[in-house]
Amino acid sequence: MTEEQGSRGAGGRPVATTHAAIEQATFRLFRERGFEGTTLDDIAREVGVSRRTLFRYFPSKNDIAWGQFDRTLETFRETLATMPEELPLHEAVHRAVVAFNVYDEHADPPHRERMHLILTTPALSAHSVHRYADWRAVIAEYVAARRGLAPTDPLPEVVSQVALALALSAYTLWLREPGPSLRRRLEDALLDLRAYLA
Amino acid sequence: MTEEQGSRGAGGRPVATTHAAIEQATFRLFRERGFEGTTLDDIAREVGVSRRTLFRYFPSKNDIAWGQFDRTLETFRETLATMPEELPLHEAVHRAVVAFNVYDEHADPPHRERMHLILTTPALSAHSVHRYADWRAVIAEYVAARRGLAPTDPLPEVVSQVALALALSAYTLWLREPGPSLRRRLEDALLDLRAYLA
DNA sequence: AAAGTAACTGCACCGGGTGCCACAACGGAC
DNA sequence: GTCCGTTGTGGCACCCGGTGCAGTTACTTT
Repeated sequence: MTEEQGSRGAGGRPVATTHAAIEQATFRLFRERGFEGTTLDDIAREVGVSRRTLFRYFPSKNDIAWGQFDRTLETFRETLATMPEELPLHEAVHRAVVAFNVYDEHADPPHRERMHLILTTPALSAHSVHRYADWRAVIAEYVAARRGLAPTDPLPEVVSQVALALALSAYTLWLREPGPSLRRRLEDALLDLRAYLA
Repeated sequence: MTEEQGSRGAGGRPVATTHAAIEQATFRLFRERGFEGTTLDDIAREVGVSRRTLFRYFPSKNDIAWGQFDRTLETFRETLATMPEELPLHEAVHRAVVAFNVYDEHADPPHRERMHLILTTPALSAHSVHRYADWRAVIAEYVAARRGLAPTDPLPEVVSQVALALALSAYTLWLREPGPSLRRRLEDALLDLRAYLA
C-alpha cells in the first residue's frame, strides 16, 4: 500500500488522497473500460477528488500508468553504484538491469499488468519515451563515470540506447506469451545480440 | 518539390493543397514560433485551407513533422531486399540502415532540420515511437525472412530494436554538434557497441 | 444543362491540460 | 476559544488538438 504522508510540515489542510490510491483506482477503470474509454472525470469521481486535484498528483493521464517511477530510478542508480569495479562494464550494466527489472516483481499494481498496459496502449507507449530517457540517463551517467567521460559522449549514449533496446525486446516477448521469465528473456536478448554480431 | 496529384480519378473538386505545401508552411511556422507556439489554426491560415482540411492530409499535428515517411519506408524495404545473400546478416542490416539514412540527405525540408525538430521537441519525440515501430517492422521482416523465422520471434525483435538504438544514438550525436557526418556516426555507433560487448 | 463525384468548409462537440482565485481544514500562538 | 499562517482542494474559464456530420463547392462526364 506504500503509505504516503511521511514528515508532513506543520499546519495546512490534510491531503485528500495519495498517489497509490489514484493509481489503483485508475488501473481498475482502465481494466474495465480501457485507457481511451476512461476520462479524467471518471478517475476523479472514482477517487473522490476533483479533476483539478488529480493534476496535483500526476502531471498527466499518461503519467498515472507509470506511478512514481522516479522513485524506483533511485534504486536503479544505487544498484549500479554498488556494482563491483572489477566487473566488466557490460557485465555490470547487464546485472543491474536484470536486478532492476526483477526487483519490483510484486509491485502493486502488478508489474506485468502495468507493462502490458504501457506497451499495448499507443498513447502510453509514445509517452513512455520520457520515462525511458530518464532511465537511460542513469545508465549513461554510470558508464560515463566508469570511463571518465561525459554522459553526452558517444559510448554512454550508445550503451544506454542499446540497454533500453534489449530491455524493450525482452518485455515485448515476455508479455506476448507466458513462457520464460522476464529474467530469462533479458538474458536471452543479450545472447541473441552477441550471436547476431559475431 | 515532389509534385502530387498523379493519376487523379475522373471528376470531383480539385485538391486545394498538397502534403508538400503543408509540410513547408508548417516548418516555416515551427521555425518562427516553435512547435508548441504554433496552432493548427495558424497552419491552416498559412496554407490557405480550413483547419478541418489539414486532417485530410495528416492525421495529426505531430505527423506533419514526418512528412510521408511511409513512402520512404518502401525504399528502405527495397534496399534491404536487394542486399546480397552472401553478406552476413548484421552486415546487410547495417549497410541498409546507412544507405537509408544517407539517402534523403537533400530532402525538402532538409533532413537535419526535420530530425532536429523531432528529437528536441518532447511531443514529437514521443509520437515518433510509432514511426520507429514501422521502421523496425521492416527490419524485423527482413531478418525473419533470412532466418526462416516469424517477425515476432526473439531474433528479429532484438535486431530491430538494437538497430534503432544505434540509429538514435548516431542521430543524437550528429545533431548535437556538426562534427563527423551522419554516416560516420552510424559506423562509430556500431564500433562502440562491439568494443563495449567484447 | 443535368447528373455525378470528390474534395473542402463550418460547426458542434469531446477530452486533456493550465492559470487563477476563492475556500476549506488543519496546527500553533495567545 | 479565537485568530492566523499554512497548505491542499475545488470550481471556473479557457486553450488546443482531434472527430463526426452535414452541407457546399468545383470540376468531369453525358
